[in-house]
Amino acid sequence: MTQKPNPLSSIKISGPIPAHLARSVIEETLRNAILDGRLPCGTAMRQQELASLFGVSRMPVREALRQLEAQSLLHVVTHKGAVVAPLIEDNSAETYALRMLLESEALRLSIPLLTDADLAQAEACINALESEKDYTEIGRLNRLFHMVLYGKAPNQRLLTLVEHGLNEEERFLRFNLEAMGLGETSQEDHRELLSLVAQKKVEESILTLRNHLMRGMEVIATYLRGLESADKKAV
Amino acid sequence: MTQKPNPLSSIKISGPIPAHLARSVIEETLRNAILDGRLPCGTAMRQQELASLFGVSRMPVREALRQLEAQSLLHVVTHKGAVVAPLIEDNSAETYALRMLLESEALRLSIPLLTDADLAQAEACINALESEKDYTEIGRLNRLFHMVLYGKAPNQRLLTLVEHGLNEEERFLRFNLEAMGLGETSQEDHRELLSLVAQKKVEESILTLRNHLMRGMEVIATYLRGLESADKKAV
DNA sequence: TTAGTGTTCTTTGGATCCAATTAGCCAATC
DNA sequence: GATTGGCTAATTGGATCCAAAGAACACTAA
Repeated sequence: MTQKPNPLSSIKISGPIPAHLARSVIEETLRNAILDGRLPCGTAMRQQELASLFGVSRMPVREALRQLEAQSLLHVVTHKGAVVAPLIEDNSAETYALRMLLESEALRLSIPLLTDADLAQAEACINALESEKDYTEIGRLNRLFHMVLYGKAPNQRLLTLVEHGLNEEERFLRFNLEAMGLGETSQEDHRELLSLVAQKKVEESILTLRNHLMRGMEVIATYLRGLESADKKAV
Repeated sequence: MTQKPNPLSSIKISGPIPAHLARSVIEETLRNAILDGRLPCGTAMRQQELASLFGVSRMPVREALRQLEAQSLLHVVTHKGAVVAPLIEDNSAETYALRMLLESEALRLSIPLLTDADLAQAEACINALESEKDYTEIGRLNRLFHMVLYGKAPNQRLLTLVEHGLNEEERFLRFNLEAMGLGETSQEDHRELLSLVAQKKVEESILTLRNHLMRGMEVIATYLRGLESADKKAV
């Protein structure tokens, strides 16, 4: 029997929490831990356990869990408890179709407004990705690269949705990147995209972006299909 | 001094609430009341008041409020309480730009899959709107009409976002419809749109939809500008 | 009269307690 | 030997209690 390490132990607490903002601190901490993947999906979130961990009563934990549930980061069943929500279920095609729509538009709106500083920052992300080995950091840099390119789009609501999609992908990559060698072709896409964006070639940029996303989707879809058949064998 | 009727009295409770699902019932009830406009934005949500109203303790109310906060239907300030979130702030242009993007795509995907039954249902909505005077019902019918046309789009996530936008508009209309005679031109738009959709003319339908949304946005924008200058005078 | 201050009252946030539901386990029986 | 029954332990959900923050108000002093 393999030892099952408790994922909650990956949550680090820096000193005692000021009492009057316990709930918000707990919510933030847990959300970050879920998004960057330290809490794998399926992890059970026991109220008492979390309360002891944070050094408070169950009360602020309960409210934090409710908020995370409303953000669909947790699945909660009455009298059974909360577990970290699954990543991308059977709808990766839908997810990526939506991302293409949103990110294409964001890119279209943003390109004309991008400054040299923005482009430099995007390039810095690519260069950093070149040598980075830590998956958490890779996910962060990937998200940052894309957000820099979209960031000047004058529509905050659109950008919020885009960032949501990227967060979801970041979470997914963190777990599955090593299982599917996406890294190199992804970097080529990034360089090509940046070059087109720098030349303000809007439609060509969008086309490259769509291909980039399409590739990501296909990799994930085949990966998920693989898991599925493996599951079947296991059953 | 004018009598200030408590908006909470508009919430009807049908008998005592089964104890074990208090929180979910409260959350549902409040969300519906916010969305269909019985609780105007700015309404203060006192925990004790709601608890008495529902015949429970403050505890389930607190959790329900947290969830509604996470859905950005409430604005909560620590130690001050929750108020119903404002409808469309200074970003109606952004909101409508996003709606155009999402609903155009939904319509594009849905049209080829619409059945005669769908079209009949959409027409029924228009006819019902013809004579309807109650704003709550007008909002509901308007939303339903649009959702029927989009509904066959094979992307559940896209449809969820679309419905979110429509809910927001429904809330807004409920308050401001009488202040801005949008009703008639809106009906013309609806009929034209339905006719084009029935002929499966995808791009023409989308163009009509965009014009329809554009008109809505302009009406709201000028209305809000009016409010603004009125506010200034009031100060 | 008005500005400032101190007090009280309201309201939210956290802790603790109790009830209700679920899961696991063991035994009894078919 | 397998299955079903009830019992116990674990966990969540709701109620109540207490502390802390904020708002309203009255009182005092200039």
